[in-house]
Amino acid sequence: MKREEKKARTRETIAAAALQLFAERGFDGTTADDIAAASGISRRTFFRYFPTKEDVFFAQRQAQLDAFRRMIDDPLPGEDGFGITRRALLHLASVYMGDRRGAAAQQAIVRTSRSLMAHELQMDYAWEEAIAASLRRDGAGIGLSHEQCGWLAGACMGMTRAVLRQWFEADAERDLVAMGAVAVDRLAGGCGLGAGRGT
Amino acid sequence: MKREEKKARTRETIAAAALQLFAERGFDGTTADDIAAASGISRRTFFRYFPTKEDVFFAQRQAQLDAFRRMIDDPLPGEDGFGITRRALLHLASVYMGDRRGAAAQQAIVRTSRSLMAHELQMDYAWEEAIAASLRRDGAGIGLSHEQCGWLAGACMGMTRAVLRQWFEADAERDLVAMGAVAVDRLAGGCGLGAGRGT
DNA sequence: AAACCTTTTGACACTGAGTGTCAGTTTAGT
DNA sequence: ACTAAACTGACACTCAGTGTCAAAAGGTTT
Repeated sequence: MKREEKKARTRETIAAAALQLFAERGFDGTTADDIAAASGISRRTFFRYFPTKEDVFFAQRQAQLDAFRRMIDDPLPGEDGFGITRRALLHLASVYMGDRRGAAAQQAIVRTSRSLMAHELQMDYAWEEAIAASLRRDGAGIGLSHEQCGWLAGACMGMTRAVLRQWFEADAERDLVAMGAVAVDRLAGGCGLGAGRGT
Repeated sequence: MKREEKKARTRETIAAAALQLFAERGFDGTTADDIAAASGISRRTFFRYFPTKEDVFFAQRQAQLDAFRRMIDDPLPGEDGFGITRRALLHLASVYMGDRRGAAAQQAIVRTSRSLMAHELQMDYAWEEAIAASLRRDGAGIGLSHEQCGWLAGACMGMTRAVLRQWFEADAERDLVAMGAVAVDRLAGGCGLGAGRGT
């Protein structure tokens, strides 16, 4: 029991030190050596706790994703796949809203590094897969085929990313939960393109 | 004029050699030294032509994206932003269909490397921005706000990615153009979630 | 508490991407 | 042919990430 505890504490120490350094010097301006030194461990040990520098940065979001995955297997009574997705996304929105300044600061760091942006995109894709799994779990109940669930999850996540981006562009000052609710309902009910379909 | 020509030829040589090697040994199994040697240039010169190894791989797709961007500024008579997008995506689908084997082989290489997948995602995001720009160019004509164009482009690209993935999962044997047409029309007309909207 | 086994850690060496610099070569314009 | 500009190769350097192995904790048994 002692071992696990110590590992968890070390992990926490590393993450805190790293985030601090990233905020001060930027992501690319912080080397693994810096983080290791600031955490009082060797560089080699750092890479044993986190496979890449990017993983330290996204550890928190990874935990959020894991929470969503667990949520899928434990729906509210009478809730379908789309309901879960909606609830998860809006919950996430409220988490962001609860720490606007922190969220904006994190995003500012992401923008400074190509590799961080790439990693973020990859995490979004993991979300997309989780959403698709959620929809598929009771897809028949909602009347969606396996394929349609895939499309929809892709569209849903694409839209979510866009909304989030707009929120950040407006300095995280608007009501993200409201924005998300409008967008997700719009996606569900029709995208408002009926009038514009050319060809 | 001679300079440009030679540079273009060198670039072509490098790309061909690199793609060959990637196919043989995988992306991560090919070093920049290998590519340079196979192209008859120095490693340093390689990095002058392509800023990263990933960029060699995606040079072709980059060109396709550039073509789409040019397309935006030169619409067919009477075509709106959504029409352009639809035309571009279906055109791209037909390009892929014209070389199924090649497309599938490329995708197989992408799957072998985390960094390639990340780069691909980033290119998709560039597409998304281009689509958003296209929709916004005459957004008023279609009746969409600036924000809605952003959402829609995100959803559109997310769905496109999902469709493409399904096509690859079915070994590129289905009719991608038809799949794309169904999906894009579905997105335009409504996502079929009306029945399932919980909460 | 001593002996014992397992996990964790640090030190060292190595590969490979990407960059700065600079001197030598090629090319375009006159 | 002469000169200024662009291009190239060679070399050295930083940094991420990995393999290996011996030392050090940590936990268990007698």
